[in-house]
Amino acid sequence: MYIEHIVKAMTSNPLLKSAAVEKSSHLEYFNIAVSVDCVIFGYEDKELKVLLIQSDLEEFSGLYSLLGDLVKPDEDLDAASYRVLKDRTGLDDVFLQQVHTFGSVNRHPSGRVVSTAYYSLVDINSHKLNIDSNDLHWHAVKGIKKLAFDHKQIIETCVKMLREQIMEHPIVHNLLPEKFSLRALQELYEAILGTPLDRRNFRKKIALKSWLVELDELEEDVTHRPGKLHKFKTKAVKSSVSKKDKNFFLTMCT
Amino acid sequence: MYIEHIVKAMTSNPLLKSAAVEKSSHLEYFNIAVSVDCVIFGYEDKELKVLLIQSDLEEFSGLYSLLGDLVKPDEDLDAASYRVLKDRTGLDDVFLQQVHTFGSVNRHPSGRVVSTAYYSLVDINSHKLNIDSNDLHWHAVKGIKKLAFDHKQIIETCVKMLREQIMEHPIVHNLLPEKFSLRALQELYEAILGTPLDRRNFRKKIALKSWLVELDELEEDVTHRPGKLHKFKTKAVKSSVSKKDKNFFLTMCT
DNA sequence: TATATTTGTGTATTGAGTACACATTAAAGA
DNA sequence: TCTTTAATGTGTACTCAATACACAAATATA
Repeated sequence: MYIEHIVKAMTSNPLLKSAAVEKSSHLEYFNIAVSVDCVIFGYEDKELKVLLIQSDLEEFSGLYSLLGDLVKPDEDLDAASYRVLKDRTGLDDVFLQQVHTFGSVNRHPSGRVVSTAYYSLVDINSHKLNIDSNDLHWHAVKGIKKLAFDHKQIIETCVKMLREQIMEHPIVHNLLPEKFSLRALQELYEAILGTPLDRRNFRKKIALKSWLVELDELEEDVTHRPGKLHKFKTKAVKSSVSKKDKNFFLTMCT
Repeated sequence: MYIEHIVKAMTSNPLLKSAAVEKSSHLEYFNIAVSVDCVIFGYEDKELKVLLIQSDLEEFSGLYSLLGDLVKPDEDLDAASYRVLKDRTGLDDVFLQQVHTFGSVNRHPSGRVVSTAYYSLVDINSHKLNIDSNDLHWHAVKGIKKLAFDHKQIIETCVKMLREQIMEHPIVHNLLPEKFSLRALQELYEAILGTPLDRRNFRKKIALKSWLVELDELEEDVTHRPGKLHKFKTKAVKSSVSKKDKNFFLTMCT
Protein backbone atom coordinates (compact mmCIF):
# COMPACT_ATOMS: atom_id res chain seq x y z
CA MET A 1 0.00 0.00 0.00
CA TYR A 2 1.32 3.35 -1.10
CA ILE A 3 1.03 5.19 2.16
CA GLU A 4 2.81 2.47 4.03
CA HIS A 5 5.72 2.45 1.64
CA ILE A 6 6.18 6.12 2.02
CA VAL A 7 6.03 6.04 5.76
CA LYS A 8 8.58 3.29 5.84
CA ALA A 9 10.79 5.28 3.54
CA MET A 10 10.49 8.32 5.71
CA THR A 11 11.08 6.83 9.07
CA SER A 12 14.28 5.41 7.76
CA ASN A 13 15.30 8.76 6.33
CA PRO A 14 18.30 10.04 8.29
CA LEU A 15 17.34 13.62 7.61
CA LEU A 16 14.06 13.16 9.34
CA LYS A 17 15.48 11.21 12.21
CA SER A 18 17.97 13.91 12.99
CA ALA A 19 15.26 16.51 12.74
CA ALA A 20 13.14 14.63 15.22
CA VAL A 21 16.03 14.32 17.60
CA GLU A 22 16.91 17.98 17.30
CA LYS A 23 14.40 19.00 19.93
CA SER A 24 15.28 22.66 19.94
CA SER A 25 14.37 22.99 16.28
CA HIS A 26 10.81 23.71 15.41
CA LEU A 27 11.20 21.34 12.53
CA GLU A 28 10.01 18.57 14.76
CA TYR A 29 6.50 19.87 14.37
CA PHE A 30 6.49 18.80 10.78
CA ASN A 31 7.31 15.26 11.69
CA ILE A 32 3.66 14.32 11.48
CA ALA A 33 2.27 12.91 8.28
CA VAL A 34 -1.24 13.75 7.15
CA SER A 35 -3.32 11.15 5.38
CA VAL A 36 -6.84 10.39 4.32
CA ASP A 37 -8.62 7.07 4.64
CA CYS A 38 -11.62 6.28 2.50
CA VAL A 39 -14.37 4.02 3.73
CA ILE A 40 -15.87 3.00 0.41
CA PHE A 41 -19.17 1.27 0.96
CA GLY A 42 -20.87 -0.99 -1.54
CA TYR A 43 -23.86 -3.29 -1.47
CA GLU A 44 -24.04 -6.84 -2.73
CA ASP A 45 -25.90 -10.01 -1.79
CA LYS A 46 -28.06 -8.01 0.60
CA GLU A 47 -25.00 -7.03 2.62
CA LEU A 48 -23.26 -3.73 3.25
CA LYS A 49 -19.68 -4.10 2.10
CA VAL A 50 -16.53 -2.07 2.33
CA LEU A 51 -13.56 -2.02 0.00
CA LEU A 52 -10.35 -3.13 1.71
CA ILE A 53 -6.82 -3.82 0.65
CA GLN A 54 -4.31 -6.29 1.97
CA SER A 55 -1.84 -4.48 4.18
CA ASP A 56 1.76 -4.72 3.13
CA LEU A 57 3.16 -3.59 6.43
CA GLU A 58 5.01 -6.35 8.22
CA GLU A 59 3.32 -5.49 11.46
CA PHE A 60 -0.05 -6.13 9.88
CA SER A 61 0.81 -9.06 7.65
CA GLY A 62 -2.34 -10.90 6.69
CA LEU A 63 -4.60 -8.06 7.76
CA TYR A 64 -6.67 -5.77 5.60
CA SER A 65 -6.78 -2.01 5.77
CA LEU A 66 -8.71 0.89 4.32
CA LEU A 67 -7.74 2.70 1.16
CA GLY A 68 -5.72 5.73 2.07
CA ASP A 69 -2.79 7.83 1.15
CA LEU A 70 -0.69 10.67 2.40
CA VAL A 71 -1.94 14.11 1.47
CA LYS A 72 0.31 15.92 -0.95
CA PRO A 73 1.71 19.28 0.10
CA ASP A 74 -0.13 21.09 -2.66
CA GLU A 75 -3.36 19.17 -2.41
CA ASP A 76 -6.50 20.06 -0.47
CA LEU A 77 -7.50 17.51 2.14
CA ASP A 78 -10.80 16.84 0.37
CA ALA A 79 -9.01 16.54 -2.95
CA ALA A 80 -6.76 13.87 -1.52
CA SER A 81 -9.75 11.73 -0.66
CA TYR A 82 -11.16 12.16 -4.16
CA ARG A 83 -7.80 11.20 -5.59
CA VAL A 84 -7.66 8.02 -3.54
CA LEU A 85 -11.16 7.12 -4.62
CA LYS A 86 -10.42 7.88 -8.26
CA ASP A 87 -7.09 6.06 -8.29
CA ARG A 88 -8.47 3.00 -6.62
CA THR A 89 -11.85 2.67 -8.24
CA GLY A 90 -11.85 4.86 -11.34
CA LEU A 91 -14.88 6.68 -9.97
CA ASP A 92 -15.00 10.44 -9.72
CA ASP A 93 -18.65 11.40 -9.77
CA VAL A 94 -19.37 10.21 -6.28
CA PHE A 95 -19.83 12.20 -3.13
CA LEU A 96 -17.35 11.82 -0.31
CA GLN A 97 -18.15 12.94 3.17
CA GLN A 98 -15.62 13.81 5.83
CA VAL A 99 -16.41 12.04 9.06
CA HIS A 100 -13.70 12.31 11.66
CA THR A 101 -9.98 12.74 12.10
CA PHE A 102 -8.02 10.10 13.96
CA GLY A 103 -4.87 11.29 15.60
CA SER A 104 -3.65 8.98 18.33
CA VAL A 105 0.09 8.96 18.62
CA ASN A 106 0.45 5.24 18.20
CA ARG A 107 -2.14 4.51 15.59
CA HIS A 108 0.51 3.86 12.97
CA PRO A 109 3.40 1.56 13.89
CA SER A 110 5.92 3.18 11.55
CA GLY A 111 5.50 6.81 12.46
CA ARG A 112 3.12 9.53 13.38
CA VAL A 113 0.23 9.79 10.95
CA VAL A 114 -2.91 11.81 11.52
CA SER A 115 -5.64 10.58 9.24
CA THR A 116 -8.95 12.06 8.20
CA ALA A 117 -11.68 9.55 7.38
CA TYR A 118 -14.16 10.00 4.55
CA TYR A 119 -16.94 7.73 3.48
CA SER A 120 -18.49 7.14 0.11
CA LEU A 121 -21.11 4.91 -1.47
CA VAL A 122 -20.39 3.27 -4.79
CA ASP A 123 -22.10 0.78 -7.07
CA ILE A 124 -20.16 -2.46 -6.88
CA ASN A 125 -21.57 -3.49 -10.25
CA SER A 126 -21.04 -0.19 -12.04
CA HIS A 127 -19.33 -0.60 -15.39
CA LYS A 128 -17.24 2.44 -14.48
CA LEU A 129 -15.89 0.71 -11.41
CA ASN A 130 -12.39 -0.38 -12.07
CA ILE A 131 -10.61 -2.09 -9.22
CA ASP A 132 -6.94 -1.60 -9.95
CA SER A 133 -5.40 -4.32 -7.89
CA ASN A 134 -5.90 -7.93 -6.96
CA ASP A 135 -5.24 -7.00 -3.37
CA LEU A 136 -8.53 -5.10 -3.24
CA HIS A 137 -11.58 -6.93 -2.02
CA TRP A 138 -15.08 -6.19 -0.89
CA HIS A 139 -15.76 -7.33 2.66
CA ALA A 140 -19.08 -7.60 4.41
CA VAL A 141 -19.06 -4.97 7.15
CA LYS A 142 -20.75 -7.36 9.56
CA GLY A 143 -18.01 -9.96 9.18
CA ILE A 144 -15.05 -7.70 9.78
CA LYS A 145 -12.91 -8.75 12.69
CA LYS A 146 -9.38 -7.45 12.94
CA LEU A 147 -8.01 -4.80 10.62
CA ALA A 148 -4.71 -3.01 10.36
CA PHE A 149 -4.23 0.25 12.31
CA ASP A 150 -7.38 1.64 13.92
CA HIS A 151 -9.29 0.98 10.74
CA LYS A 152 -11.98 -1.09 12.39
CA GLN A 153 -12.83 1.86 14.60
CA ILE A 154 -12.80 4.16 11.59
CA ILE A 155 -15.28 1.93 9.80
CA GLU A 156 -17.51 1.82 12.86
CA THR A 157 -17.51 5.60 13.07
CA CYS A 158 -18.38 5.87 9.39
CA VAL A 159 -21.15 3.29 9.63
CA LYS A 160 -22.64 5.29 12.46
CA MET A 161 -22.54 8.45 10.36
CA LEU A 162 -23.95 6.61 7.36
CA ARG A 163 -26.86 5.32 9.42
CA GLU A 164 -27.62 8.83 10.59
CA GLN A 165 -27.66 10.19 7.08
CA ILE A 166 -29.61 7.69 5.02
CA MET A 167 -32.95 8.78 6.39
CA GLU A 168 -32.21 12.44 5.76
CA HIS A 169 -30.68 12.30 2.31
CA PRO A 170 -31.13 9.99 -0.68
CA ILE A 171 -27.45 9.13 -0.66
CA VAL A 172 -27.98 5.42 -1.19
CA HIS A 173 -28.98 5.93 -4.79
CA ASN A 174 -25.80 4.49 -6.25
CA LEU A 175 -25.90 1.34 -4.21
CA LEU A 176 -28.77 0.16 -6.40
CA PRO A 177 -29.25 -0.24 -10.14
CA GLU A 178 -31.10 2.58 -11.82
CA LYS A 179 -34.41 0.75 -11.57
CA PHE A 180 -35.27 -1.16 -8.45
CA SER A 181 -38.21 -2.48 -6.49
CA LEU A 182 -39.22 -1.03 -3.15
CA ARG A 183 -38.39 -4.37 -1.66
CA ALA A 184 -34.82 -4.04 -2.90
CA LEU A 185 -34.60 -0.55 -1.40
CA GLN A 186 -35.93 -1.80 1.89
CA GLU A 187 -33.42 -4.64 1.96
CA LEU A 188 -30.70 -2.10 1.41
CA TYR A 189 -31.85 0.02 4.33
CA GLU A 190 -32.10 -3.07 6.48
CA ALA A 191 -28.57 -4.07 5.57
CA ILE A 192 -27.20 -0.64 6.45
CA LEU A 193 -29.15 -0.26 9.66
CA GLY A 194 -28.65 -3.85 10.66
CA THR A 195 -32.27 -4.24 11.65
CA PRO A 196 -35.48 -5.45 10.00
CA LEU A 197 -38.04 -2.83 8.99
CA ASP A 198 -41.80 -2.97 8.68
CA ARG A 199 -42.76 -2.96 5.01
CA ARG A 200 -45.80 -0.71 5.21
CA ASN A 201 -44.15 1.83 7.47
CA PHE A 202 -41.00 1.86 5.40
CA ARG A 203 -42.95 2.58 2.22
CA LYS A 204 -44.93 5.31 3.92
CA LYS A 205 -41.76 6.95 5.18
CA ILE A 206 -39.97 6.74 1.84
CA ALA A 207 -43.03 8.06 0.01
CA LEU A 208 -43.01 11.08 2.33
CA LYS A 209 -39.52 12.01 1.17
CA SER A 210 -40.56 12.23 -2.49
CA TRP A 211 -37.21 10.98 -3.62
CA LEU A 212 -38.58 8.35 -5.99
CA VAL A 213 -40.66 8.09 -9.13
CA GLU A 214 -42.71 5.00 -9.76
CA LEU A 215 -42.18 3.54 -13.23
CA ASP A 216 -44.62 1.65 -15.42
CA GLU A 217 -42.42 -1.40 -15.34
CA LEU A 218 -42.36 -4.54 -13.29
CA GLU A 219 -39.56 -6.62 -11.88
CA GLU A 220 -38.53 -9.54 -14.04
CA ASP A 221 -37.00 -12.92 -13.31
CA VAL A 222 -38.67 -13.23 -9.97
CA THR A 223 -40.44 -16.40 -9.00
CA HIS A 224 -43.39 -14.61 -7.48
CA ARG A 225 -45.58 -11.60 -8.01
CA PRO A 226 -43.31 -8.90 -9.41
CA GLY A 227 -43.13 -5.47 -7.83
CA LYS A 228 -43.23 -2.14 -9.59
CA LEU A 229 -39.88 -0.62 -10.42
CA HIS A 230 -38.84 2.79 -9.11
CA LYS A 231 -35.96 5.13 -9.68
CA PHE A 232 -34.54 8.12 -7.86
CA LYS A 233 -35.46 11.55 -9.14
CA THR A 234 -32.38 13.25 -10.54
CA LYS A 235 -33.28 16.31 -8.50
CA ALA A 236 -33.28 14.39 -5.24
CA VAL A 237 -29.96 12.78 -6.05
CA LYS A 238 -28.31 16.06 -6.90
CA SER A 239 -29.44 17.67 -3.70
CA SER A 240 -28.04 14.73 -1.76
CA VAL A 241 -24.62 15.37 -3.23
CA SER A 242 -24.51 19.09 -2.60
CA LYS A 243 -26.70 19.46 0.44
CA LYS A 244 -24.61 19.80 3.52
CA ASP A 245 -27.08 21.71 5.66
CA LYS A 246 -28.42 19.52 8.37
CA ASN A 247 -30.94 21.90 9.86
CA PHE A 248 -33.22 19.17 11.02
CA PHE A 249 -32.31 20.38 14.47
CA LEU A 250 -34.26 23.52 13.81
CA THR A 251 -37.34 21.58 14.81
CA MET A 252 -37.22 23.73 17.87
CA CYS A 253 -40.09 25.32 19.64
CA THR A 254 -40.82 28.62 17.99
CA MET B 1 0.26 33.37 18.75
CA TYR B 2 2.38 30.31 19.29
CA ILE B 3 1.40 28.41 16.19
CA GLU B 4 2.07 31.35 13.98
CA HIS B 5 5.54 31.86 15.37
CA ILE B 6 6.41 28.29 14.74
CA VAL B 7 5.11 28.29 11.24
CA LYS B 8 7.07 31.42 10.46
CA ALA B 9 10.16 29.83 11.92
CA MET B 10 9.71 26.72 9.87
CA THR B 11 9.00 28.20 6.54
CA SER B 12 12.20 30.15 6.84
CA ASN B 13 14.09 27.02 7.78
CA PRO B 14 16.50 26.17 4.95
CA LEU B 15 16.35 22.50 5.80
CA LEU B 16 12.66 22.40 5.20
CA LYS B 17 12.78 24.49 2.11
CA SER B 18 15.27 22.19 0.50
CA ALA B 19 13.19 19.22 1.51
CA ALA B 20 10.15 20.71 -0.15
CA VAL B 21 12.10 21.38 -3.31
CA GLU B 22 13.58 17.90 -3.34
CA LYS B 23 10.58 16.43 -5.15
CA SER B 24 11.99 12.95 -5.48
CA SER B 25 12.30 12.58 -1.73
CA HIS B 26 9.32 11.35 0.20
CA LEU B 27 10.26 13.84 2.84
CA GLU B 28 8.03 16.35 1.15
CA TYR B 29 5.02 14.53 2.58
CA PHE B 30 5.96 15.67 6.02
CA ASN B 31 5.93 19.26 4.98
CA ILE B 32 2.42 19.66 6.29
CA ALA B 33 1.89 20.90 9.79
CA VAL B 34 -0.96 19.57 11.91
CA SER B 35 -2.77 21.87 14.28
CA VAL B 36 -5.89 22.11 16.38
CA ASP B 37 -8.16 25.11 16.70
CA CYS B 38 -10.46 25.48 19.66
CA VAL B 39 -13.75 27.26 19.38
CA ILE B 40 -14.33 28.11 23.00
CA PHE B 41 -17.85 29.30 23.53
CA GLY B 42 -19.06 31.31 26.46
CA TYR B 43 -22.25 33.12 27.38
CA GLU B 44 -22.57 36.62 28.73
CA ASP B 45 -25.09 39.45 28.47
CA LYS B 46 -27.53 37.10 26.78
CA GLU B 47 -25.11 36.56 23.92
CA LEU B 48 -23.16 33.56 22.71
CA LYS B 49 -19.50 34.51 22.74
CA VAL B 50 -16.30 32.98 21.54
CA LEU B 51 -12.78 33.43 22.85
CA LEU B 52 -10.45 34.99 20.29
CA ILE B 53 -6.90 36.23 20.26
CA GLN B 54 -5.32 39.02 18.31
CA SER B 55 -3.39 37.55 15.41
CA ASP B 56 0.29 38.35 15.34
CA LEU B 57 0.78 37.39 11.73
CA GLU B 58 1.58 40.38 9.58
CA GLU B 59 -0.87 39.20 6.94
CA PHE B 60 -3.66 39.36 9.47
CA SER B 61 -2.64 42.42 11.41
CA GLY B 62 -5.59 43.80 13.32
CA LEU B 63 -7.60 40.62 12.93
CA TYR B 64 -8.55 38.08 15.55
CA SER B 65 -8.13 34.34 15.32
CA LEU B 66 -9.08 31.21 17.20
CA LEU B 67 -6.93 29.63 19.87
CA GLY B 68 -4.86 26.94 18.32
CA ASP B 69 -1.50 25.33 18.25
CA LEU B 70 0.53 22.80 16.36
CA VAL B 71 0.17 19.24 17.53
CA LYS B 72 3.29 17.85 19.10
CA PRO B 73 4.81 14.73 17.61
CA ASP B 74 4.18 12.73 20.77
CA GLU B 75 0.77 14.14 21.53
CA ASP B 76 -2.63 12.73 20.61
CA LEU B 77 -4.76 15.02 18.49
CA ASP B 78 -7.44 15.23 21.18
CA ALA B 79 -4.79 15.87 23.81
CA ALA B 80 -3.51 18.82 21.83
CA SER B 81 -6.92 20.46 21.96
CA TYR B 82 -7.11 19.89 25.72
CA ARG B 83 -3.66 21.38 26.10
CA VAL B 84 -4.63 24.50 24.18
CA LEU B 85 -7.74 24.88 26.29
CA LYS B 86 -5.85 24.32 29.53
CA ASP B 87 -2.96 26.63 28.61
CA ARG B 88 -5.24 29.42 27.50
CA THR B 89 -7.99 29.26 30.06
CA GLY B 90 -6.73 27.17 32.96
CA LEU B 91 -9.70 24.86 32.52
CA ASP B 92 -9.30 21.12 32.22
CA ASP B 93 -12.58 19.63 33.34
CA VAL B 94 -14.50 20.61 30.25
CA PHE B 95 -15.56 18.49 27.35
CA LEU B 96 -14.14 19.19 23.92
CA GLN B 97 -15.80 17.89 20.81
CA GLN B 98 -14.08 17.37 17.51
CA VAL B 99 -16.07 18.93 14.71
CA HIS B 100 -14.26 19.01 11.40
CA THR B 101 -10.82 19.14 9.84
CA PHE B 102 -9.95 22.01 7.56
CA GLY B 103 -7.30 21.27 5.00
CA SER B 104 -7.35 23.69 2.09
CA VAL B 105 -3.90 24.26 0.70
CA ASN B 106 -4.01 28.01 1.09
CA ARG B 107 -5.76 28.39 4.38
CA HIS B 108 -2.56 29.50 6.10
CA PRO B 109 -0.46 32.19 4.42
CA SER B 110 2.87 31.03 5.83
CA GLY B 111 2.73 27.36 4.99
CA ARG B 112 0.63 24.28 4.77
CA VAL B 113 -1.31 23.64 7.94
CA VAL B 114 -4.13 21.16 8.30
CA SER B 115 -6.21 22.00 11.32
CA THR B 116 -8.79 20.06 13.27
CA ALA B 117 -11.48 22.14 14.94
CA TYR B 118 -12.90 21.39 18.37
CA TYR B 119 -15.55 23.20 20.30
CA SER B 120 -16.06 23.63 23.99
CA LEU B 121 -18.40 25.45 26.34
CA VAL B 122 -16.97 27.26 29.33
CA ASP B 123 -18.28 29.50 32.09
CA ILE B 124 -17.01 33.00 31.42
CA ASN B 125 -17.48 33.85 35.07
CA SER B 126 -15.93 30.73 36.53
CA HIS B 127 -13.39 31.46 39.24
CA LYS B 128 -11.22 28.79 37.64
CA LEU B 129 -11.14 30.64 34.37
CA ASN B 130 -7.80 32.27 33.97
CA ILE B 131 -7.26 34.14 30.76
CA ASP B 132 -3.51 34.23 30.36
CA SER B 133 -3.08 37.11 27.99
CA ASN B 134 -4.36 40.58 27.36
CA ASP B 135 -4.70 39.69 23.70
CA LEU B 136 -7.53 37.31 24.52
CA HIS B 137 -11.06 38.62 24.32
CA TRP B 138 -14.59 37.33 24.27
CA HIS B 139 -16.46 38.29 21.12
CA ALA B 140 -20.17 38.00 20.45
CA VAL B 141 -20.56 35.35 17.76
CA LYS B 142 -23.23 37.40 16.04
CA GLY B 143 -20.95 40.40 15.66
CA ILE B 144 -17.99 38.61 14.14
CA LYS B 145 -17.01 39.94 10.77
CA LYS B 146 -13.57 39.17 9.42
CA LEU B 147 -11.17 36.81 11.14
CA ALA B 148 -7.71 35.53 10.35
CA PHE B 149 -7.36 32.35 8.26
CA ASP B 150 -10.61 30.48 7.62
CA HIS B 151 -11.54 30.91 11.25
CA LYS B 152 -14.88 32.50 10.53
CA GLN B 153 -15.91 29.42 8.61
CA ILE B 154 -14.62 27.19 11.41
CA ILE B 155 -16.76 29.05 13.91
CA GLU B 156 -19.80 28.76 11.67
CA THR B 157 -19.29 25.02 11.37
CA CYS B 158 -18.95 24.70 15.12
CA VAL B 159 -22.03 26.82 15.79
CA LYS B 160 -23.98 24.55 13.49
CA MET B 161 -22.77 21.50 15.37
CA LEU B 162 -23.48 23.15 18.72
CA ARG B 163 -27.03 23.93 17.64
CA GLU B 164 -27.56 20.33 16.67
CA GLN B 165 -26.35 19.05 19.99
CA ILE B 166 -27.94 21.26 22.61
CA MET B 167 -31.35 19.64 22.28
CA GLU B 168 -29.91 16.15 22.53
CA HIS B 169 -27.47 16.59 25.37
CA PRO B 170 -27.33 18.86 28.44
CA ILE B 171 -24.00 20.27 27.33
CA VAL B 172 -24.90 23.86 28.09
CA HIS B 173 -24.67 23.29 31.84
CA ASN B 174 -21.46 25.23 32.32
CA LEU B 175 -22.66 28.29 30.50
CA LEU B 176 -24.89 29.04 33.48
CA PRO B 177 -24.28 29.42 37.19
CA GLU B 178 -25.09 26.37 39.27
CA LYS B 179 -28.57 27.67 40.06
CA PHE B 180 -30.59 29.37 37.38
CA SER B 181 -34.15 30.18 36.42
CA LEU B 182 -35.87 28.54 33.49
CA ARG B 183 -36.03 31.95 31.90
CA ALA B 184 -32.24 32.17 32.02
CA LEU B 185 -31.96 28.74 30.42
CA GLN B 186 -34.38 29.72 27.71
CA GLU B 187 -32.47 32.91 26.97
CA LEU B 188 -29.34 30.82 26.64
CA TYR B 189 -30.99 28.51 24.12
CA GLU B 190 -32.34 31.49 22.24
CA ALA B 191 -28.90 33.03 22.08
CA ILE B 192 -27.34 29.82 20.75
CA LEU B 193 -30.08 29.08 18.25
CA GLY B 194 -30.45 32.71 17.24
CA THR B 195 -34.22 32.51 17.38
CA PRO B 196 -36.93 33.25 19.94
CA LEU B 197 -38.65 30.31 21.59
CA ASP B 198 -42.12 29.87 23.01
CA ARG B 199 -41.94 29.78 26.78
CA ARG B 200 -44.53 27.08 27.41
CA ASN B 201 -43.24 24.79 24.69
CA PHE B 202 -39.66 25.27 25.76
CA ARG B 203 -40.48 24.32 29.33
CA LYS B 204 -42.42 21.29 28.20
CA LYS B 205 -39.57 20.12 26.04
CA ILE B 206 -36.92 20.65 28.70
CA ALA B 207 -39.06 18.93 31.31
CA LEU B 208 -39.28 15.91 29.01
CA LYS B 209 -35.50 15.54 29.05
CA SER B 210 -35.36 15.23 32.85
CA TRP B 211 -32.03 16.99 32.98
CA LEU B 212 -33.02 19.43 35.73
CA VAL B 213 -34.08 19.42 39.34
CA GLU B 214 -36.30 22.16 40.65
CA LEU B 215 -35.00 23.74 43.85
CA ASP B 216 -36.95 25.29 46.72
CA GLU B 217 -35.33 28.61 46.09
CA LEU B 218 -36.36 31.70 44.19
CA GLU B 219 -34.44 34.16 42.09
CA GLU B 220 -33.24 37.22 43.93
CA ASP B 221 -32.50 40.77 42.89
CA VAL B 222 -35.10 40.79 40.20
CA THR B 223 -37.52 43.64 39.89
CA HIS B 224 -40.48 41.39 39.25
CA ARG B 225 -41.94 38.11 40.32
CA PRO B 226 -38.98 35.78 40.90
CA GLY B 227 -38.82 32.41 39.22
CA LYS B 228 -37.90 29.13 40.84
CA LEU B 229 -34.27 28.15 40.60
CA HIS B 230 -33.18 24.92 38.96
CA LYS B 231 -29.93 23.05 38.58
CA PHE B 232 -28.67 20.29 36.34
CA LYS B 233 -28.65 16.78 37.73
CA THR B 234 -25.06 15.62 38.08
CA LYS B 235 -26.04 12.41 36.34
CA ALA B 236 -27.30 14.27 33.29
CA VAL B 237 -24.19 16.39 33.13
CA LYS B 238 -21.86 13.42 33.35
CA SER B 239 -23.63 11.62 30.57
CA SER B 240 -23.35 14.70 28.41
CA VAL B 241 -19.61 14.62 28.77
CA SER B 242 -19.12 10.95 28.05
CA LYS B 243 -22.03 10.18 25.80
CA LYS B 244 -20.92 10.05 22.24
CA ASP B 245 -23.62 7.75 20.92
CA LYS B 246 -26.00 9.68 18.82
CA ASN B 247 -28.51 6.96 18.14
CA PHE B 248 -31.40 9.31 17.74
CA PHE B 249 -31.37 8.16 14.15
CA LEU B 250 -32.56 4.79 15.30
CA THR B 251 -36.04 6.22 15.26
CA MET B 252 -36.50 4.01 12.28
CA CYS B 253 -39.48 1.98 11.38
CA THR B 254 -39.24 -1.39 13.09
C1' DT C 1 -56.15 -25.54 -10.94
C1' DA C 2 -54.14 -25.50 -6.50
C1' DT C 3 -50.15 -23.85 -3.89
C1' DA C 4 -46.52 -20.84 -2.55
C1' DT C 5 -44.72 -16.45 -2.29
C1' DT C 6 -44.59 -11.76 -2.51
C1' DT C 7 -46.90 -7.31 -3.59
C1' DG C 8 -49.77 -3.60 -2.30
C1' DT C 9 -52.60 -1.18 0.79
C1' DG C 10 -55.18 1.40 5.51
C1' DT C 11 -56.46 2.23 10.15
C1' DA C 12 -56.06 3.03 15.00
C1' DT C 13 -53.01 4.56 18.64
C1' DT C 14 -49.57 7.09 20.73
C1' DG C 15 -46.54 10.80 21.38
C1' DA C 16 -44.09 15.06 19.94
C1' DG C 17 -44.29 19.69 17.97
C1' DT C 18 -46.70 23.85 17.84
C1' DA C 19 -49.90 27.76 18.54
C1' DC C 20 -51.99 30.26 21.81
C1' DA C 21 -54.25 33.20 26.84
C1' DC C 22 -55.00 34.08 31.52
C1' DA C 23 -54.51 34.12 36.47
C1' DT C 24 -50.71 34.67 39.95
C1' DT C 25 -46.81 36.74 42.23
C1' DA C 26 -43.49 40.00 43.81
C1' DA C 27 -41.36 44.59 43.67
C1' DA C 28 -41.61 49.46 43.14
C1' DG C 29 -43.64 53.65 43.34
C1' DA C 30 -47.48 56.67 44.22
C1' DT D 1 -51.61 50.13 51.38
C1' DC D 2 -53.02 50.33 46.90
C1' DT D 3 -51.95 50.42 42.10
C1' DT D 4 -48.92 49.49 38.46
C1' DT D 5 -45.60 46.85 36.21
C1' DA D 6 -43.37 42.86 34.62
C1' DA D 7 -42.52 38.63 34.88
C1' DT D 8 -43.87 33.58 36.30
C1' DG D 9 -46.52 29.41 35.83
C1' DT D 10 -49.74 26.56 33.62
C1' DG D 11 -53.19 23.52 29.79
C1' DT D 12 -55.64 22.56 25.63
C1' DA D 13 -56.46 21.76 20.84
C1' DC D 14 -54.45 20.59 16.40
C1' DT D 15 -51.41 18.43 13.32
C1' DC D 16 -48.21 15.24 12.00
C1' DA D 17 -44.93 11.43 12.41
C1' DA D 18 -44.01 6.86 14.33
C1' DT D 19 -45.68 2.49 15.13
C1' DA D 20 -48.30 -1.91 15.30
C1' DC D 21 -50.78 -4.81 12.69
C1' DA D 22 -53.89 -8.19 8.51
C1' DC D 23 -55.83 -9.35 4.25
C1' DA D 24 -56.79 -9.43 -0.69
C1' DA D 25 -54.51 -9.52 -5.32
C1' DA D 26 -50.95 -11.08 -8.51
C1' DT D 27 -47.71 -14.11 -10.53
C1' DA D 28 -44.92 -18.49 -11.09
C1' DT D 29 -44.61 -23.19 -10.39
C1' DA D 30 -45.94 -27.77 -9.68
